[in-house]
Amino acid sequence: MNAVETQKTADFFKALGEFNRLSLVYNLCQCESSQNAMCLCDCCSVDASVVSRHLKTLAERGIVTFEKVGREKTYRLNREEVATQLRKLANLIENRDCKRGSHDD
Amino acid sequence: MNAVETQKTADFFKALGEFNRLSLVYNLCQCESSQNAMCLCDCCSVDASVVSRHLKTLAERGIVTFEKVGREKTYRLNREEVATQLRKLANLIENRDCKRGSHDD
DNA sequence: GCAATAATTGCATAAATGTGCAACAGTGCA
DNA sequence: TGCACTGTTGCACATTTATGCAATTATTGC
Repeated sequence: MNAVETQKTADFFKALGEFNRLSLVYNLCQCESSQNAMCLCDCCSVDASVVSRHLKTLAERGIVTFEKVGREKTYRLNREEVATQLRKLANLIENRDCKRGSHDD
Repeated sequence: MNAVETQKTADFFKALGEFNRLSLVYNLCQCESSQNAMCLCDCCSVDASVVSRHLKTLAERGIVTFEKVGREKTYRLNREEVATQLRKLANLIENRDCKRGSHDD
């Protein structure tokens, strides 16, 4: 696992590793369709500017995608990619192929 | 999803969301058996005290477990639990049951 | 054009976090 | 008993991060 890839994965997890951002993800998880940022503000009791920044972070990591509709910006959870990424690490962790012996690689 | 559970999950992701900690996880992932902390120091170029602290964090989140053997402390990746936790969120994210309509819940 | 709404950005700030160094504690061995 | 080794902790420090408020941009509707 090279450093760039590791950093990228770490950034992905870091994005999910904050209470309000994870709350946004959970919230979007329950939505069939896109939600605008104002609507998403309701799920965490912080300023709209904070939500805006968190959504930006999530978008940068590919966790959510957005679409501009008039003056609104609607977000939706990137279900497939997020699930795939999570399962990728789950498989890696359980993968018996990559294992080496102890103290003597 | 209640706040306590959300916070717990966020902490889990936060633990994985740091370069050196994730490097330790990847390193342990390749080990058939337990590794002591000194051995794990090799995989990231930081002070031993830093590795010690990172391992403590990972242990607190249940990502690794350790065993004291003499003056050494050997760590191993908690493969099953970590993989399970990751798949749990993957499934939640893809779960169609929990979905609601947009703007009108 | 003007007011209202949605969202972002600049700024300040407090808190959390990662890090290294030095000192320390615990253990094994000669 | 003294020394080497493994690991942790206290302290200081720099950086990052989360946050709120105020100002700004962009867009809609009157």
